[in-house]
Amino acid sequence: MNKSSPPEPRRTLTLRDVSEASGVSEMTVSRVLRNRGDVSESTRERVLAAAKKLGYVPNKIAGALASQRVNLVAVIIPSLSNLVFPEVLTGISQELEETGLQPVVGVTNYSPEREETVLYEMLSWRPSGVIIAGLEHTAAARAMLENAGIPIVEIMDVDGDAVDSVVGISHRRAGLEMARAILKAGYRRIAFLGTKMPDDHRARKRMEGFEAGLAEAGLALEDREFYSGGSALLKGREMTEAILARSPDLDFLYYSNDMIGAGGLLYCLEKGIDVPGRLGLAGFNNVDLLDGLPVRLATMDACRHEIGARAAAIIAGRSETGLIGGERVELTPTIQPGDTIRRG
Amino acid sequence: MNKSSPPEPRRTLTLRDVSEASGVSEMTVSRVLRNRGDVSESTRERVLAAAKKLGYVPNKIAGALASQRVNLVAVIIPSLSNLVFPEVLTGISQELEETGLQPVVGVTNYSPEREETVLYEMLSWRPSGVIIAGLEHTAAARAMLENAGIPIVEIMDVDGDAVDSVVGISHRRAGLEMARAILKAGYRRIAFLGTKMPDDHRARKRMEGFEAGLAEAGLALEDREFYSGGSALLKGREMTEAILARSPDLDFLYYSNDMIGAGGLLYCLEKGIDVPGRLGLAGFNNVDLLDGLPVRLATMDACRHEIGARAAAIIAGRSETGLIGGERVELTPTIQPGDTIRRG
DNA sequence: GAAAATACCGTTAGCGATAACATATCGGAC
DNA sequence: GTCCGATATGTTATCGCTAACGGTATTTTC
Repeated sequence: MNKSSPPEPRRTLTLRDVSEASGVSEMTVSRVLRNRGDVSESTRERVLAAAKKLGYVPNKIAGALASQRVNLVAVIIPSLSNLVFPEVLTGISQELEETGLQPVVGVTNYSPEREETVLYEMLSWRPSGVIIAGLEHTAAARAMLENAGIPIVEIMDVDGDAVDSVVGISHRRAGLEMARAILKAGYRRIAFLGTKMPDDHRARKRMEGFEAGLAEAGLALEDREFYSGGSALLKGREMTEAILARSPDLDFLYYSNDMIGAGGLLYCLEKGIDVPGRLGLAGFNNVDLLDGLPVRLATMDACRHEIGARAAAIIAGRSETGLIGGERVELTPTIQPGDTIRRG
Repeated sequence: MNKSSPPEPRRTLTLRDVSEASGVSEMTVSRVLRNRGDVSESTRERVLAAAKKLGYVPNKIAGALASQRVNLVAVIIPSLSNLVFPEVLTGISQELEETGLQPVVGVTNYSPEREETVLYEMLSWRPSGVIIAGLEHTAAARAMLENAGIPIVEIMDVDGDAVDSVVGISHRRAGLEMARAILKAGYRRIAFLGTKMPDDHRARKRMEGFEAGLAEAGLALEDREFYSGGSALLKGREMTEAILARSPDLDFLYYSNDMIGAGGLLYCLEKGIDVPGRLGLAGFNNVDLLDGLPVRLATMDACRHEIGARAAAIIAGRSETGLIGGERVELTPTIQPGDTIRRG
């Protein structure tokens, strides 16, 4: 057993330590560690061995400053508990996997001010690109995005003006088409149940589109109910109970998301309400969860995974070529009729 | 209207630009922007105005290199779709809110190799601390953690050797106590249903503890069923159907998480199985979702939010004082009996 | 066999900020 | 009037790394 030198009281290691340990210049060590430039096989091995033995971890801060390149992509989303966004993130991560780029997530809690702060924080790390949910930002945030000089992709929603690129679906159209499908199935006394948050623009646009769809048939919402906070499944149950108590002759409930829709569905099943005969139901998002319910809720796919992947691809491509210039990708969600709308 | 100079073809701004625009040195600008040191009110205003007009965003890369301080906390977790981890994250974020520290999340997908890679990546940004799920790491990862010279907090689990600090619950004990509660309620023919993932050490420990609890009464698991991937709610339903078909005389099902438990519960309700009379059920985690079910599933709180908060507090405290030294926080989860275990 | 190309590795000069120290200015104490 | 201490600002020297360019050997080309 050789008594190898006991790890020093440890000042953090630098390239110089590795360079001294392997007898080459710092530059050569840097080249080896980045697989860049010509290095002979023998020195490469020597350097790698030294780095490993010392337990050297490169300092990206210094590297990024020197090279003016940062392998981070800022991803700014409203929430992590929404189910939707983790899926978008998965799409982003997968697409970025092989590019050397790495997503860094910031959460805004649906607050425009918080979004502005988070964006400022993230831009100060000089990322290679920004993926940000929604098209609505404070004036300052928008200015920052415009001036950042890096590719920006706004995701989820295409109804509005984009700063640069945009990938998403039209929530307005999603609401509109759901309304048409519902009307076509013969329902007439229709209510909307959703979140109270004024900053959830996509839910708002779905509702607006939905109302426009009803208007085409000369109809309007019979009733509506909003909630905020708490367990969505429970809220769905409670809201459904409340709205049916208030307006017993409703024949359709359109929920702004699948979780509250599932809560409503469970409530109806439990109460023995005839779904979809006497009452039809629909949600939005096509979440996994629905697969586990005894009856399939009608819903609409929001293309979450693909949105993430496409957005990431744009950043990766642009940051490679250095180009900046808007791309617009509108995906088209499709209705999953499930078992909670009468079949035509 | 004064025709203000149109924004230049734009090279990214530096302190120097602000300094020139406001007629003071870069150092003074730096002081203003960080609220540090003495600056007269008049110049402070002048500098802030200039920075705002130009749209200057500080470069933290350069700042961090110069000051040798990075306001990031690396948070490494296995998954984002697990429901549990977003909640832990929320606890972390809230606690870090006022400290100037910022969490950066890395996801490992329950792969030790990926964990090693992610850790290496994150350490190369020289964060102020690391919060990492679990006590099981590759040898290399453990070495990195030990040598990082920053506070490390391993979370979720306390059954094992910690590198530095640890905050969590004993999953072994959680399983054990659930077994005791179930036995006390009179159940005897008991099965376990859970995930197949060999790298979900906490689920494994719960099962081991559970078996140890049964062993105290001279019992063993009658049957078990594992799954991987897919919608947890649906899997719970399918597994429950399968295991009851195979072992019809079971009188209790212990699920390794609430989502599959909820799936099982819905299945039982639908089939008209007498719960908790003929069949008892229990899950783990006390997720929000359960609030929305018609019957409350028995479960155990995993203290997710508090784990996050306590871990973050340790990092914040330590990184302030510069101290490094293990703290051990074992939280004690409590059983929520719900409606799916017979009352003593 | 000289010129040109290649392979390999070192030197120098920043990247954009901050720490630490130095300097200037202004009152008031004595 | 001098000196001291506070307040307000500037100077200098890094931080750890990489771009860009410069040297040697060693090969290749014709």
